[in-house]
Formats: sequence, structure tokens, C-alpha cells
Amino acid sequence: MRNTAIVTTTLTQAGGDRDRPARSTMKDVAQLAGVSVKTVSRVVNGEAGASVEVRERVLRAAERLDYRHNLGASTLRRKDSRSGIVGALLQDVGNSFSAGLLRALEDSLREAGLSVLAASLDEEPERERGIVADLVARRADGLVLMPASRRHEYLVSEQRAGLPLVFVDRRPHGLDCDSVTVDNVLGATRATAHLIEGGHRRVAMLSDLEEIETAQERIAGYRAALAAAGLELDPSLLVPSVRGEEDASRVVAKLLALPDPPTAFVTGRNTLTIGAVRALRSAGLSHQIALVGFDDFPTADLVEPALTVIRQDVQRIGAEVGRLLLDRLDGAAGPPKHLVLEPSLVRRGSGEITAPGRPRTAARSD
Amino acid sequence: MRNTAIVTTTLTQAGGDRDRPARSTMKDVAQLAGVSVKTVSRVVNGEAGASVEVRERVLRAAERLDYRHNLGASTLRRKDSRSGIVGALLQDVGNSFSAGLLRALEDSLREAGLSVLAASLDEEPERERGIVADLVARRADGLVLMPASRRHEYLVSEQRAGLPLVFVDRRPHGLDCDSVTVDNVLGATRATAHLIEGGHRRVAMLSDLEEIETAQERIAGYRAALAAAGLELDPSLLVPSVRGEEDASRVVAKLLALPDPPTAFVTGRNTLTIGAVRALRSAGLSHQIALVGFDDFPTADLVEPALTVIRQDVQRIGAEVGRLLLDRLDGAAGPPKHLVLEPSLVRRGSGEITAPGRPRTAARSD
DNA sequence: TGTTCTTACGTCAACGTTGACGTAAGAAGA
DNA sequence: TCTTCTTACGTCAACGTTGACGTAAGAACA
Repeated sequence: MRNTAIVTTTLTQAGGDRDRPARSTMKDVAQLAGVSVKTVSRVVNGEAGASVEVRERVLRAAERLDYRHNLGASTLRRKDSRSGIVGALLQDVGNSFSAGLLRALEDSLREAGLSVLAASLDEEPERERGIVADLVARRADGLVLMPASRRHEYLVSEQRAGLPLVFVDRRPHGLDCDSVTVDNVLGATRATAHLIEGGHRRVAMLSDLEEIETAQERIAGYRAALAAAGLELDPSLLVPSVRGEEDASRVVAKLLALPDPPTAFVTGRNTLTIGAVRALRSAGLSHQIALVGFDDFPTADLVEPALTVIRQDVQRIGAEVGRLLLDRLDGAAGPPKHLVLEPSLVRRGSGEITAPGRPRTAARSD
Repeated sequence: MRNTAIVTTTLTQAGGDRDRPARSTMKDVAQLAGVSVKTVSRVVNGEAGASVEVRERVLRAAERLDYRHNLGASTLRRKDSRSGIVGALLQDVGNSFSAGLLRALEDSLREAGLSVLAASLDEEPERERGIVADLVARRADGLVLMPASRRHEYLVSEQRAGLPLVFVDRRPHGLDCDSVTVDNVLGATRATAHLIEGGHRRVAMLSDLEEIETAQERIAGYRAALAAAGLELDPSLLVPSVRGEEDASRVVAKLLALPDPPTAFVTGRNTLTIGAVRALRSAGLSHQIALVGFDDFPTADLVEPALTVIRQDVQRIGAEVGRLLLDRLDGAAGPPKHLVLEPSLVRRGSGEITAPGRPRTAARSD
């Protein structure tokens, strides 16, 4: 009765739309159908214990009232309270690598009825902390993290509380949890060695922000390949902490202006590769200077010359991350698993340009 | 007391990790701090009415117990119950257009404390329905929809219940709500007219799935431009329902094999553009046949020849969508707004290739 | 010194739902 | 025909939190 009065009031307020018209609840449905709230609950959840007649009456009432199940209340009450949300904290969902990962993750989690709450960290540790806190407060069922922070002790308490964590692209530090990464050292070694095999002696490397472990590993791979070939590292050719496309273009231009410029480049990340290509283009050198980029991207084969890259199988990575998470949600208890995938060298042309005066094989590959 | 016993039980179960260790609640914190639950609530929410001493005691207790606020319970109880979630139902979060949109949306909603739950629809109407139902059950504060379905009457009840809806890229049908679209007819007209101005008489068009209104509009623009130039439409040059990259490549190859092949192409979507470029490449015709693609993408300027495109300002679109949504959440009551942005032609080279025997200006633009 | 105000708490109920358990009526079995 | 079982409900309390309201103690004022 009181309820009815309130509804009337709501209808009366013609102008004031500020507060939403209230959603109807099981109570309203129960009243209209002439049954108890619990019976409505049974019908809505498809439980046994409701006659066909009652079931239909309830469903009709629910439809009349535009009743929608309230998952929040349901989750709160249920024993095994699953929110059905998985947080995906990535570097930048607008970037092809993160976007591809997100998509693969979404696909692998969908069948389990999980939704993905995606967020971009932009390499800002504080944002990571804030979003994790939010997701914990939401009681997310799991977290996928491509961390911006260097240390992850702060997650230990969440893990202890039973929150499944899966790191991707970067390993956890001060925390032991599942992770899926690629062998960055190997990838960068391959990239660099490939160029050295092409006769290059002065190979430059552009790398991402120094704080990122992935970037450090790729630098290590670069160093290792030089060392293996007996080449000395020229510090002026190793540029860490390159910030993005424009910065990469500037750095490449600067390197090309050196008295003894590099004849080949390794770029540590997709955006840096793109910036480098632009710089080589505007210098008119894209067919003279070799380039191997880390990370493949959708149109890398259409660039001229087509880009030789170190490819990480984003599809696969996302699927593995999803599988690890689902296993944990299924109660898998073992020690954390650390999947390390092998990146592959995709020869397309830009990396097969040989050093001047040192022909090897034809560079054309397109 | 009883509670303590239960906690002990939880600790005792050494092996069975299946059920998560329970999170501590305000009740636990209150007990440890020797205050009432309400006081804990006040401290946690930063409300007035707690002495410095009590506040500190509560915070210490909360930390000791790894207490985390339960947003679900909070939302349930609060008057103006906001979940803080906005659903973003896009075509494919792995595609650069959707991904860019998602990112821009995320940025504009972040400051309002809203999180984005992203989902890919893959042009499947049923998935759309399912995800919308899920988000409604979650009591999302708003929905951003790039719909896969053609009719949207099913959303009327949600809108009536106060759920802010913003359509993006495609207009609502059978429902009146805010939307942000681009003038697809204009865009396609410009693309086609630009090619005609380059002397082309046989301009082919590849378009997306016919059910998609956006695709229909782009076809309409193509038709309009032909008509305006007094050119008759050759039905064999208009190919609708092209499914993706590979399909686009096949279609282009087939068209090039015609007795009187097209000398220029308009592609109705980024993936089709990419497929077309591949086909032109492998036919060795990328410098002979002109191409204007709908949708810009990150490396379109690096393709050879650089791609002339109709660009939609994804950043802007996402920001406008966010703004409309936030306005509604702030209580804006007016009639639905329909923002129609003007796409722009970005000349980069591929669209400036002139028809054989009909020179106009130099095609080089890089 | 008595009155009023303010501050710092506490108590209670409610948000919308579901688990545990109770019960009446009819079916099945002895 | 009486007992036991089953089915189809209903009642009650609880999930974790907060709004409404109550109250005791001290501050401020006349």
C-alpha cells in the first residue's frame, strides 16, 4: 500500500527528472502476481518449486512492471558471491597491442559469463593503484594486469583474500602470481642478430621508458646480440626512455645526423617503430636503412618497405591469460604458473636491407 | 562471538582452497576497534562525527584486517544508487575504430569516477541483447551503444526506467535517444567525387554488411556522387556485404579481372581498405589504381602509396559521447540530442592517382 | 545555575535478494 | 484408513552497508 502511494508520487512529478523513476523490485512483482517474494525469486532464477500457473503469473507481472533482476543484491546475498566482473588493466586500450589483448581476453572469458572492465594505465602507477582499489571494492572476480608500477607487494593482501591475479606482458615483483609474458631478451636478440647477419655493424636501439622491465629486457637482448657478434656497444646508439611516436621520430633524425650514423635500427615497441618509419621516410632513407620493430601491428605488411618485426602472438597471449584466470576461478590451487611465449621474427623487407657495401641476399621481399 | 568461531574455522581449513577466505566486513573492523558498525561506516566514508582518536583506531583495525569497502552493498543501500559502471557495446574492441573510441570514452568518463565495461558485438544482435540485459542487471549508470541490431524498441523500457543511452556511429531506430554519428552520406560523396574529379569514370565501391545503416548511407553517398557527375551506376562495381579483409581482397581481385575494370575504389570501412590495398599490391597496381578508404587508421600514412581516407575524428566522437552521457547523469532533461559530425577527406596519395589518360595534378603527396 | 546547542557516538531498519527452514495439501504406499 | 513422502508454496533472517533518528556528555550562553 505504502509502496503504491510512493509510485503514484513518482508518476506525479512531471518536471523533476533529476531522480530516476524507481525500478520495480521482486516485492512489486510479488504483490501484482499475488505470491510471496521468495516465489518470485524462484521463478526468476528458474528454480524448481513453482507450478506452471504461478510461474506464468509471475512472469506476466514481471513483464508488466519491467522488472529487471538486481545482480548487485543477488551477489550480496548469494553464498558463492561472484560479481562476474574481471578487471583488465592495460597500457592503453587504444593501442593495437592492448586492444588485441583485450579482445582475445574478452573472447575467452565470455563463455564463462564474465564481463571485462577495461582501463588504460598510461604507465602511471598511481592510476593503477586507484583502479585496482576500485575493482577490489567492486569485488571483481579476477584481475588481469599489465602493470605500470614496478613493485607489486600491495597486491599480496588481495591475493591472500582469494583474488585471482594474472600478469601479462610484464612479470610481478614482490608478489607471486600467474603471468604470461614473452621472452623479450630472446626477441631483441633475434632482431639485433638478424641485422648483424645482414652486415650491419652500427645498429641503433630505441627503447621504451626505462622503468618498464620489458624495455630493460629488450635492451639486454640487444646488448647480448652485439656481444655475441663481438661488436662493441656504442652508447650513443642506445636510446632508452623514448616516449612515443613523435619522440621516436626526433631520436631517429638525431641519430641519422651523427658523424658515423647507424645503418640499422631496432625499435622496442610498436609506437616507436612507427615513429622511426616516419623519420626514415622524411629522410628519404627507408630503403637504405634497415629496421626491425618489436610488436607486429595490423598493417605492418603494407608499409613500404614492409616491416620486419618481432611478433608476439596477441591472440594466444590473451587466450592463455583467460585460461589461467578461469582455472583459478575453477579452484585450481597449485603454485603460480609463469608462461613465457617465444616471439618470432617476421621477415618482410625492412629488416633485410643489407649494410652498405656488404651485400648478402636481395633485400626485396615484398 | 559466533563470528569469531567462523573465522577460526576458515583459518583451520588448510587444504580446501575452493571457497575463498572471507573478506572482513565493517562488523569485523568495528569489533576490533571497539566501536559500532556505523562509526566504521562514517570513518570509511570520511563523514563527520568521529573523533580523531576513534578515526585512527578504526583505520588501524581496517588495515590490520585488510578491510575493503564493498561497493555492491554500499550501492544497494544508498539513496542515489550509482553503480559507477558504464557499458560500452562496440563493434570490436580489437579494431582500431572501436578501440580508439573506447579509449576516448574512458578518458572522458574517468574524471567522473565512472568505469567502462567494454564488450564486442561482432555485428551479432543476439549478443547485443544479452550484454544489454547483463548491464541492466548490473544497474549500469549508462550505456554507449554501437548497435548490431536494426531495431531498438527493446531499449524503450530501459530508457523509461532512467537509463541514459547514447548511440554512437549508428542511429537508434524505434527509440529516441542521444546519438553521435558522422555524416556518412557526405563522407562517401566526398570520397567518390574526389575520385571523379581525378578523371575516374569507373569507380568501384566495397561496402560493409547490408544490414548496417552506416553501410547503406555510404552507398547512398557513392550513388549521389555518381549521379551528380552524370555517371551511370554500373551494378557490377558496387559490392555490398563484404565481410572483412580477406573478402575485400578477393572482391577487388575479381573486379580487376573484369573486361572493363574500375580505375578507382572506394572502400566503406577500415578493414575493407586494408584488404583492398593488399589486393592492389599483389596485382602490382597500387600506383595505377586510385583508392579512397572510409576510416583513418594509425599507419595509413605509412602505406605506399599513402592512403587517402575519409577520416572520422574518433577522439572527438568519443569525447562527445562521454559528454552527452555525463550531462544526462547530471540530470539534463531535454529532448535527445543528435550530433552529426562532418568527416573530412585526408589527401595522402592513393586517392590522387588520376585515371589513365586523364592527368590532373601530380599524384605524389608524401 | 539552568538552558540550549553541538559533537560524537550508538541503535534500528532498510536496500533487493536468497538460504534455511517450516507447513499445508495432495500423492503414494502399507 | 493411516502414515510417509513430495510438491508448492510461505516466513524469517541475513548478506554488508547506510539513512534516520536517538542520546549522553560537554560547550556555550543567558
